Amino acid sequence: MNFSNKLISWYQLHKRDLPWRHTSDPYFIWLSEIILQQTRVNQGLPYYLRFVEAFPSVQDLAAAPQEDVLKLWQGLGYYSRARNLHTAAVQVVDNGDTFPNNYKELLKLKGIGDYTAAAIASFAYNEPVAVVDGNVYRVLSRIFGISTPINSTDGIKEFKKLAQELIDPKHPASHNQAIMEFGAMQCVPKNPDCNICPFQKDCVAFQDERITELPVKIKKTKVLNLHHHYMVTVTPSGKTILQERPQSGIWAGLYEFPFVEAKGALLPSELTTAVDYENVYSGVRFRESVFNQEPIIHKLSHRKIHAYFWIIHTESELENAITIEGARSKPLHVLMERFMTQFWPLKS
DNA sequence: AATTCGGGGCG
DNA sequence: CGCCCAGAATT
Repeated sequence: MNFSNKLISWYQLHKRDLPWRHTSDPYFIWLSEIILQQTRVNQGLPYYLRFVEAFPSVQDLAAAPQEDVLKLWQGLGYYSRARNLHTAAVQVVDNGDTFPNNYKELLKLKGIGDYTAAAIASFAYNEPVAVVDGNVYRVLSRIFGISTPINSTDGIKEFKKLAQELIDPKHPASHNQAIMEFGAMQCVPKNPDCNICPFQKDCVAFQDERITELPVKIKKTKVLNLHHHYMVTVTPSGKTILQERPQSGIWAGLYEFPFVEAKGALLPSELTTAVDYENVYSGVRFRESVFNQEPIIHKLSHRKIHAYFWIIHTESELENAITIEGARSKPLHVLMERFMTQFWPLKS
């Protein structure tokens, strides 16, 4: 039995029952693939179900305000995926409601790269293009004993070529599903159970006892420490002020309290010096106190945010203040959502 | 060719 | 605490 047949046989026995495996509709497949980029199935699954419910067709998605899409994406991270998803939906509708039906055309859609184009093309149209995701890198590097770094230019080229040579042109969809599922369920990153692996005899890494060494990845983790002092405005009627993040960079397009960046903790006097209060509160009198003496730590893959929340009670109403319900209905990043849940508990 | 985009789960 | 996840866009 060749590589692909073996893989597909394993897949038939061990595949998980996932909703996007019951459809060949490119829209639903596309949706699932975008949601699952750099995201575990268990984390993405509830989002997929909610998106299908809220936007049953690409036309529904295109017609929605981008803010609605971001709100539904809230908490999933990598928010440019949601923005690009919406942009691409509009692209499709503008193109006469025609969804691209091949790898090359799929690549033209915003947010669809090499992997996603191959996934949709193979799953929906049975085009024989190999997917190469994190699972595929791991499976191939181990079975074939390849130590080229998977995130180097050479590695990307080498693994893509090998993956394409291995794909069964008769069963592109099953093959691609199978190799990824195999990586996710059997050839896992840590402590794979090689004793029940159908490729044990073929696997170079297992024979050479190099499972823990493969795949090789060049690591570059620079974590930047940031200190954010958020200003939680509370007006006499209980309204507050949010501002939208810039359209680029981290948390683009999401909402949060206005904040100032500092080098660490601040005294109230230092805060009032750092903030252009006149601009925010336009002459209105206020008093402020810090909500948390110790910073709330919010960790991201490349940032560690030390967050301080200053509760600022104003003596009069403000023009640009919105209700708490209004604030909570905006798309928020997890740090914001967590604070609001703690500060303004939902009353049932 | 590198860096930048989140958040959560696991050992 | 570091690594990884159905990667893509930007610099």
